[in-house]
Amino acid sequence: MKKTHKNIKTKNKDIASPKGMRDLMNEAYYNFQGFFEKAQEVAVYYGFKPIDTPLLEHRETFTTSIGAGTDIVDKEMYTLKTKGGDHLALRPEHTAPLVRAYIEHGMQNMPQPLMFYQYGPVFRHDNPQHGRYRQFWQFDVDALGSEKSIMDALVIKTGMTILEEAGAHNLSVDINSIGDKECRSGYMRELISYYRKHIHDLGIIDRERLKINPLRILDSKDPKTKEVNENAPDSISFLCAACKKHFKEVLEYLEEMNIEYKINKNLVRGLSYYTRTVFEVYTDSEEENGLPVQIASGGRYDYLAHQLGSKKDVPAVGFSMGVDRIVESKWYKKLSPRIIKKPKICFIQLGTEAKLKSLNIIEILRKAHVPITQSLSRDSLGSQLGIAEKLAIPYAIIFGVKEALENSVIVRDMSNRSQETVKLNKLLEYLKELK
RNA sequence: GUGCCUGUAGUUUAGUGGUAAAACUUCGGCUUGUGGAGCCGAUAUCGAGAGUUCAAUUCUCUCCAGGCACCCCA
Repeated sequence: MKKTHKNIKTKNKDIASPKGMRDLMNEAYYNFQGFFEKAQEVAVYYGFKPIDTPLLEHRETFTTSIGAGTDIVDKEMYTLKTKGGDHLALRPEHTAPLVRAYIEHGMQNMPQPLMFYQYGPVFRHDNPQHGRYRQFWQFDVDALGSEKSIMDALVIKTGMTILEEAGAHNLSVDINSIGDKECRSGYMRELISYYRKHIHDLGIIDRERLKINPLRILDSKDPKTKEVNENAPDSISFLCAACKKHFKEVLEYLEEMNIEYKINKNLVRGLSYYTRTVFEVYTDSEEENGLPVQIASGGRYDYLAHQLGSKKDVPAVGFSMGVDRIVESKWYKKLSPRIIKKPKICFIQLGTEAKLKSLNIIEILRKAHVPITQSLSRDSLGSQLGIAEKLAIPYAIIFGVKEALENSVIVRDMSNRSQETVKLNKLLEYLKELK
């Protein structure tokens, strides 16, 4: 079942995958690929366009956006210094690079909003666990350049649809609004003064947090702090009229789309660039009585562009999901990729004359986009059929000396062992019928 | 970053203070026009390093990796 250890099989222990990073192949590869294709398809239908940003960015892109005082920046970021002296970082998330690209390419001058999806590996130097890796994959949808509440709804809807298409059900959405700069300062004052009053009832870590990032105290897991949080001022009651309206509209859209949500007043998110809407999506734990697993999250980040040097604010909202956790969950549909196809046919050859011509047959299939696997390195029919069976390939094409002379092949259905001789010029037609 | 548990062939497991056994897999050979049967053979410096010891895979320590919990998060 589950491996409880991993030993290095190479002679040189330094030549092994780094901690928390793994190779994707076989089923795992197809599972990821299938998800990416489906997610892209959904995103495209909702009007999002693809973008790919570099794995490396200037360190400042993250330190000024995600913010000092956050664990991602302070503890988990992979940084490096180039030979030229630049300080770069492996991206720990997709949002800041996207906004950086938006600014860099002057996208403010295009019709707004701009809607992008992106996916790829992100890196966080955390301690690995099940469903937690140092290199993991996120799929993001973002809408930049509009502060309208319907964009929040659109982004959430798109993200939720992707999750549902991947097989998710019974997802729970926690949502909250943490306001904008109008209302946040008043709220923060109130919150800080409240915590100061109760500082002796807070957990030790949370007393530290009060100095650096007081909002984070709200989602503390410390039981003492949780008690204090019971009566802490909540951001929603401090929302200014505009934020209140915005939040109310977002909720209305969600209700209209039958997306069930739960307002969570303690939800603040670990990245400091969020404004107004924030949300997190959970799925039930795989374990008997484990905690729910967070598989997606996001929110609005109206000031991020400004922090990254944009002259004007670019209101934006995004949804990002953890692909590893989706693909490893028990409800995942195991979407099969369509571009990188799993072979359904095993090509079997028999005898010298047939072997000689077999690459030509494979080329015919390739031109017709029929993916195959083959056993050219083998000669015996029995062993080749055995391989086809072991790899669970549904059909076999048998090409022997007799067939080579007659310009035909035998198509064998591996499930019921029935087979039929098909002329080469009829083969493609015949194969189409099979599906 | 902290704590606990784990680490024997590709996989799953035996085993012992005197350098390791089995099954399956894989590869090679014999066989060979229909699901690989059968037979023969090959594959482990017992996660790495150090220490204790006449002797360590087996004891101790350190490190590494994996799992779990915390922190945090996807």
